[in-house]
Amino acid sequence: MAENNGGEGLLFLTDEQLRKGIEAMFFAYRGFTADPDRILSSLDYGRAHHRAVHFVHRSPGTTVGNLLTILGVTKQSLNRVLRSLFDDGLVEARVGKKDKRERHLYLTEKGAALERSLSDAQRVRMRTAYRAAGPQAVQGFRTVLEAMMDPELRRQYQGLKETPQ
Amino acid sequence: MAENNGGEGLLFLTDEQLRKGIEAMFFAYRGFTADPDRILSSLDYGRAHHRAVHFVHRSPGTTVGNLLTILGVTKQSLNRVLRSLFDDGLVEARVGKKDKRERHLYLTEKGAALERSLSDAQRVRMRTAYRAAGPQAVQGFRTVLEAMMDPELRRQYQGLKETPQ
DNA sequence: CATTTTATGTCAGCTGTGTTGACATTCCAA
DNA sequence: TTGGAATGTCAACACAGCTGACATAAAATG
Repeated sequence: MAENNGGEGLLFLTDEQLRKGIEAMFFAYRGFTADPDRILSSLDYGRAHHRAVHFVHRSPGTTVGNLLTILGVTKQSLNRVLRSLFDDGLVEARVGKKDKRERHLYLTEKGAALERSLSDAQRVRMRTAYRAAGPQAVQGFRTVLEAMMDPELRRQYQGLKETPQ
Repeated sequence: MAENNGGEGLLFLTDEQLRKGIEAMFFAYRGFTADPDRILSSLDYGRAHHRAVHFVHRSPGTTVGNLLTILGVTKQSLNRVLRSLFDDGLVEARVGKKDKRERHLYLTEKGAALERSLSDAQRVRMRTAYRAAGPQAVQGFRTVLEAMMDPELRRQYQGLKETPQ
């Protein structure tokens, strides 16, 4: 709709355009993680801790199994991260009432504070970029990113919209 | 132009919108790297090798120092990667004519073949996403990503446009 | 010419985060 | 009740970041 970009179009699908897109992803992702990374490294944490804290904040009471699906890592890898978050009192696990094998995860006050500090840093950059680019660009940004996800991950992503619990 | 998104606008800057953008970056980047990762792991390489090969292909004759700047890693880390690429005959280093301290990097035929296989895989996904999203969305995508980069990295990124050599 | 700076490489060692494999616990269903 | 499925833990390994220390050769500077 609108914008026929030159009759036969498809100029945006040339290898050169695609390469630019690939490099844009690479450089932008560096920026995207830079601010949280600084905070994390001062605490001897890494991105894995950030991701765990983010999704526990996002879906309080989620189980380890859910987190495994969302994060796409092995349970052993996640477990190492969770253990350090437990030990440092950032995340709390409560045994499931129905199924006692499950552990439901919650941020402590301290964990919530870290989450806030990380996501504040990340949101500042995001907000600045969004504002500079404008709402239409933002919509395009989200559209392309969604199309780039694996279908399984896209479902996870979209599912999170409606599943605050 | 068009789409005034609700008078006072700025609805796209709410924390909830920003969080969606953050998660979109996270899930999309997973998709973005998934296909090359599969090829790489079958060769006992990792993303670090992919990045090196990509930028050597992109700027043949680039020096180790240039690569360090672009990749943003330490020389020790890059050196480990480059050494394995030399040993496996994928990348070739030629001593500089003007400055003999510099080593200029080139892909061998074998290295170019790997680069092609990696970037083909990545481009397929990119092209599919671009086509599904349309040219206007792609433009917005690129605009937001550029705005998200660190200024230094943005210069690197934009500089690559004009500097095939 | 002597000195300093630059570009590069190498060795050792540490960290974070991914992996497999083996095993324990809990739940549920045959 | 027994066996499989889901879940979590411990051990060990690989990769790719990192810092620090040191070496060498070339270039730039005094």
